[in-house]
Amino acid sequence: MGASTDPVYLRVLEDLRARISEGLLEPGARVPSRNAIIARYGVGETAAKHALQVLAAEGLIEARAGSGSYVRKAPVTRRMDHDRLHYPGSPFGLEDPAGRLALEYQAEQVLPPPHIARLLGLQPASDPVIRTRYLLSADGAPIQLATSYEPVQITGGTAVAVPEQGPFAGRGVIERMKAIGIRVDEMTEEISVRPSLRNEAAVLAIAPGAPVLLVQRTHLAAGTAVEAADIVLAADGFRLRYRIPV
Amino acid sequence: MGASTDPVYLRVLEDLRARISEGLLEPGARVPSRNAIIARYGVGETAAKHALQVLAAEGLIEARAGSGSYVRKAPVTRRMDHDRLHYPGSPFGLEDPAGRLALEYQAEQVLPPPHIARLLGLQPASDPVIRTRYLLSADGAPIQLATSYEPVQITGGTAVAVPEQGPFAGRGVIERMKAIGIRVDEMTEEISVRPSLRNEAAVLAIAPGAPVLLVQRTHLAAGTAVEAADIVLAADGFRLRYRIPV
DNA sequence: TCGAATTTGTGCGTATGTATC
DNA sequence: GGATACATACGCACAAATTCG
Repeated sequence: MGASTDPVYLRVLEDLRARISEGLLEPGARVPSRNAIIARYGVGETAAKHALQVLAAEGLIEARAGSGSYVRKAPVTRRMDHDRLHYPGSPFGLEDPAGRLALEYQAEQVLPPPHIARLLGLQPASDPVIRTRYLLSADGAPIQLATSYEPVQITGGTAVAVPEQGPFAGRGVIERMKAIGIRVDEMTEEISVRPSLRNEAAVLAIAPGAPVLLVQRTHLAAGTAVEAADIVLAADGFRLRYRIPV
Repeated sequence: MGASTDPVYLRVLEDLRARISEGLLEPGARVPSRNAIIARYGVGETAAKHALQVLAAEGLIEARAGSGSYVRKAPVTRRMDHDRLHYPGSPFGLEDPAGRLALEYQAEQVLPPPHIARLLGLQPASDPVIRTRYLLSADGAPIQLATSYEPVQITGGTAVAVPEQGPFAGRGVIERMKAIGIRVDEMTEEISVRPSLRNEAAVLAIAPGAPVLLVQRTHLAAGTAVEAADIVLAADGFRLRYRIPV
């Protein structure tokens, strides 16, 4: 008989969400506390808790223990720009207006993981690659993990065999390949989202399982992949921008 | 004194998450129920409940009332290709090899929301736009929500005022603008990730709060934005591919 | 066909720890 | 230190959906 009732917490949730999107609750404003919700809406603690929790999961509010919950300001997002790539000093397309970026790296010759071998057209068991791991930090805080793979078949024995060593260190894939007579004419990026792995979460200072953006980039010369890279970024701190001439 | 103990639910959560990513729990397999978790891990009901809830929010499992929780099958990832855009019949760059896509739309004249007004350089209170809402489905399952905005200032009174009506229906922004003498010469896309809103989650058949990819696309002519669109996709079902000539 | 058992979803209250003010 | 607020945790209860004998 009783009309099929909506869950109690939904009433609270939708009211708060509406007030946030309409601007009645401005960014930075305090959201009613659990006890305030209990009193105001006449619900139990569970419903109040749940409503606040969902709002936090949606990214609309931010809860600070001991203080309260606050409407989230538009997060400071960094932009990765992909119209002009790899100009010196700005690795992986990232803006660096104030010169606060720092790059650590570590290169090693290894056998490629399966998905990289496939991209580069290599035999996983017999065709080694130079793997370079990058950790990019801004103001001391790590913001991006990147792992680049280049076939030893291509660069082995040349002056550019190790990306960050030699005369072309830090100049980017395109210039380095050019130096050994390979003309990179195409780049592809595939973007996907997945929950962060434990070690990624630790390095990027995000919650384990929080989504990360995965950019799988390849550089191609005449249809053949000459470099592949996995780039991992915290999903909530980045916007990727592509500017495409028509 | 006491070592700062990790939350109990995290132990459960991370164990289950690890077993899912390692493949010990295969897609479609049943995840331990609340009661099973309580018995197996020796935790309380709250912790068991919370762990399952977080897994569901991450999109790793799917809970069915009365039945159980199951590892989510790796969704068939679709590719959005952004090298050749908007050829007729394949809106929003999506591949449609077998012709299974269906598009619904609904156009309306409205005042633009703030972020769109900013992108298009309009006064939110006085410059109307044509808003077209698209719902793209494949095999009957909704996969993409898109909302396109075009200033009435630009297209008002012309044959292309409403995107999906008139002689250029379904031909894409670039061709339609060309028909009224506007030459679109640049496109930008900004990609970000955020938790799904409730209505988005309902339409896209994903868990509320599960991450979605948000593509904010603009078409520009001589540096001025002539169209802006918000495109929302389930993050775990898509890879966006960009092919960039060097 | 029916009903019992199981499982999730939602809801209640309460308690403790810890961070903030 | 005290008051407040959130995070985590316990237990219990009932409705609705599903499963299965």
